[in-house]
Amino acid sequence: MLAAAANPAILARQPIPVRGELPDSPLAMMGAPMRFARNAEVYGEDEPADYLYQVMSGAVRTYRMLDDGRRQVVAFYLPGDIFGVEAGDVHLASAEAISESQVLVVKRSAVMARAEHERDLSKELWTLTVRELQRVQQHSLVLIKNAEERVAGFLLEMAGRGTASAAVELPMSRQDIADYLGLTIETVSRTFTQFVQSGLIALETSRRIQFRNRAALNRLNA
Amino acid sequence: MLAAAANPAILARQPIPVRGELPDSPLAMMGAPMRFARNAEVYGEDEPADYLYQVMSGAVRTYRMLDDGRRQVVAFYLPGDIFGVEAGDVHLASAEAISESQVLVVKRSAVMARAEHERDLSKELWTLTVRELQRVQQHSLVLIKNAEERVAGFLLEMAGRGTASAAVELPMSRQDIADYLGLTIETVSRTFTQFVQSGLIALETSRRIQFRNRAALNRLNA
DNA sequence: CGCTGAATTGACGGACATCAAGATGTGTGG
DNA sequence: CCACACATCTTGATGTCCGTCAATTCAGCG
Repeated sequence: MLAAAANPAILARQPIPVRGELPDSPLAMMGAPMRFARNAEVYGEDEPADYLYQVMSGAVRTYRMLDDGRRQVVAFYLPGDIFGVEAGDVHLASAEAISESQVLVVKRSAVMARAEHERDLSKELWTLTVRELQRVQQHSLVLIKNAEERVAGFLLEMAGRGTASAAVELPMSRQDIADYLGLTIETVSRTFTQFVQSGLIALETSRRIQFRNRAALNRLNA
Repeated sequence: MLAAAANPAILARQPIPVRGELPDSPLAMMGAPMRFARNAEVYGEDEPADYLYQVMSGAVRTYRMLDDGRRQVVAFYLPGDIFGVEAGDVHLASAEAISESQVLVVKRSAVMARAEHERDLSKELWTLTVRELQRVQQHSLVLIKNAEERVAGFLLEMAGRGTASAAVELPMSRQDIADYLGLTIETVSRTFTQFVQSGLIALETSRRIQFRNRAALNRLNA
């Protein structure tokens, strides 16, 4: 149904620790920033979930594979976003850098230990999990819509993050978007051109989308 | 796309407190059992989430509506299952009794207060949320599969709960199943008969399914 | 028994996947 | 700086799965 991305291992370099600005967050100062190359794996499905992560720059995708090769992208994480918080002791999804990225890596046990007596941090973690739950629930609502609605919703979702301007920069490929929306790359592409032709958006480059008629997009996002 | 269920208000009686056996759980003895008629609402989307619930008998569905009338069933809850735990202050989904049901209702504040100093209960709540997150994530994987795979997965999922015998009793209608799987009632029905014809299952009644070839179903559940 | 909602079955069409070819963009080495 | 290679994206032609519309059967219940 959906084509899997080609094995990215060739492109992936090993992550190496870097020093940079620390984001303002409950996790700051508790961990080490690491650098990940495009398509480098941050962690794999079923690996022990010993760390929490926060995107400092770049972008990260999490995904799960169906054994016939289909891929479901679970989420995209942008600068500031925390990921890897999942429930049990192991990760439910794999995580990869979409582009060259800096990620703050924090020992889970350290966070949990501090959360024991710091009510704020504890609450923050809870909120995080809850928000993630909401996000995934929202996502499963998306998957019963038609292609037009899914793509419109996706664009608005991406626009809602980052600086809300008249344009969005998409860090991910059409294949990533397709696997996120449960469509094929061709359908995503066709829907984009259809939006362009109806004057809803304009493509500065294939990765940079200008909004021309946000109201119409919102209407599709039913 | 998907037909919404007819307004069930006519069938729904007001819940009335009942006395019965309390289930063995961290919530037992903290709340009052209530009785809900078939299709009666337990709570509505966007209502304050002041209570937690545990199914004692019967079955409950949670769902969300798209404004064009399509319905997405989020989850089915069977005896023993706890529901209504969602994140914020309001419910993200509505909950209805599928059949005549007894539900244990517990004040959320009471549970939370007790969780403050009872580490076990606190941990239990966390685990519950995490498991819910896993379930929803699993569910969004389901929605990218084809009809055959979705129905096979559903049957195995239902079989995995309750007593694992050679047959499952489905408390919910075809419409519920369809809205859970993101299919139409007709497609669900056709897939059932297709499974019957290929000898994977047998229908004792339309709601009672016997497994005839579990291996083949597992294969479909890729 | 007849009424009513639930489930099944059939005929048909449409939205999206698949297969295939081209166009565009990007990094690399000469 | 150009040219080649390769990945990404777009566009077209065709097929198919599943949704829609409609009729029939089945099960439960007064």
